[in-house]
Amino acid sequence: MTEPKYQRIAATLKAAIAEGEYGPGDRLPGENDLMAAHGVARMTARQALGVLQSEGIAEARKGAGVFVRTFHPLRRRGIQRLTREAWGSGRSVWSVDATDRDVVVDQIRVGEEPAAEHIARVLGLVADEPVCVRDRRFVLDGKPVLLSTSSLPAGLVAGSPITRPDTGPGGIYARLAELGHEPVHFREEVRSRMPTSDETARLALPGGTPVLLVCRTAFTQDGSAVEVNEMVLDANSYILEYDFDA
Amino acid sequence: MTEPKYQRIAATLKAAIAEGEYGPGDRLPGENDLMAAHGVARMTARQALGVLQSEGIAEARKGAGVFVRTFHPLRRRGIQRLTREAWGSGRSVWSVDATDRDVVVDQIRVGEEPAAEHIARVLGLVADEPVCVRDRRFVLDGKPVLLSTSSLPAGLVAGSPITRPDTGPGGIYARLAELGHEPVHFREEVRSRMPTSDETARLALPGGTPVLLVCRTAFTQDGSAVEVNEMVLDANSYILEYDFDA
DNA sequence: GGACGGAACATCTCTAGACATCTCCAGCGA
DNA sequence: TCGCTGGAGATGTCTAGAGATGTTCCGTCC
Repeated sequence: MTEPKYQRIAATLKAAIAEGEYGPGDRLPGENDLMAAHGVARMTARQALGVLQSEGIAEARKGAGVFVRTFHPLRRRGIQRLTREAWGSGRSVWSVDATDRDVVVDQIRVGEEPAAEHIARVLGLVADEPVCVRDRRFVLDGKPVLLSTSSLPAGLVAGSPITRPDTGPGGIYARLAELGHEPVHFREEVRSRMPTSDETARLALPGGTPVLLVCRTAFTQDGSAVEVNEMVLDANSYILEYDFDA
Repeated sequence: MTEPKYQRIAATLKAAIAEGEYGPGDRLPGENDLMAAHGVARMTARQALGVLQSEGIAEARKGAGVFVRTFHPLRRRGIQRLTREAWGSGRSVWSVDATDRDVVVDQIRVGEEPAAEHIARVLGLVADEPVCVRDRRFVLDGKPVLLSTSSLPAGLVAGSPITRPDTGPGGIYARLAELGHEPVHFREEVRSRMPTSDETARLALPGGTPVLLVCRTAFTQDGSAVEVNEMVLDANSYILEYDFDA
């Protein structure tokens, strides 16, 4: 019935943060402070701090202390980036940094692979048929924020710049159009979950940070899919925006 | 340099799950099993199991054991639900249950409150000006999956069915249209983070489950916002889908 | 056949201490 | 002034045990 000690301690810390006693980036009371203040064992104090870390409220830096996390999201416009319309005004609920900071490609790997089962199904291929895979990592101010894996039917893009790291002006969609497979319709599917250990490493994620999964499928006029792009986003770095008319 | 024991143990468990040795819903080796198998202390075995839980791979049921989690997402179409267009075909990347199971309202609270600062800014109100708030919880098969908090300028909707629990056919958008404030444009902003303890309680979330935050703003023809709907979704229960043309 | 009780077993909470490893900063030396 | 080196202090990992609490299941009793 009674609340465990570690939850009570965690609650007091959360309350103090909510009160503004500790702001973003500030150092929280550490294990030793909590042991003294609440008269508990080290493991109990650790458990309390662990609650805040697993909720993404705080972040421990080994040897330094436990600090309140910050939230500086990027805004990613899912639709305007692929059309050129502009609805323009209308304030946003979340405050945005005025400057659209620039995200740049950090790592890139282009190659040909047998298609995974779920990719082959969408692209209308038989399993293990080759696909052109473009695997990229994007960084913002040195911090990786996005992993993107794009798959296209290998037979469709063979010999085109799509199979090379630099696809030229307009990117792969412009090249697809030149090949007679212009994408005219897109579908984005969005999920969220905790990262795998591989994603944690590649995105340098602190504990308690989920990832957003965005899977975009590009369709041509005849309704066939020509590209599947699976993206993994640091949830702490992104707001996805979708604007559309009724 | 050497990997901690608890991570090694966690890795073996993950590998066993990936190998199919343990399927969704199966019981994993418990604390006592891991202590005996790897010759470690109880807290170390707990730490290993904690890794899988915080990654959302496993779920502990007190007194029963630790079990592999399942993933049965609902598909929420962000655009088609608000328009009537249908692109129709085109396979999805994630397998979907054929039946569109039905989500029903479980709790509802309608009232008038002073507007929060970020709501007032979007709706073009001064701070603390009253807004009509519709707070709802949706359940699927008895499990809560979605919290929705809709805010509208109180002056705009006073006396209309919007201020009552049952808004009638077509919902609040049909009522807004009748009042001369038909929404013609929508914006959805999507984020993800770990849940607050309040959200954990209201959605009955197991550990290691993030939430998706969807904030929808409805605009009328003249570009003014008439509704802000802040939704909290169990990330383990939802796939958000956005379909649009280039 | 059904209800109840209890034992076995599971996770959860917490203690007290040990050693490892990393960070930060002050002080020293070139 | 610059750079290196300690050392203090912080978190990370791990042990060995104890009691609390919830679940499961089987045998007994009605």
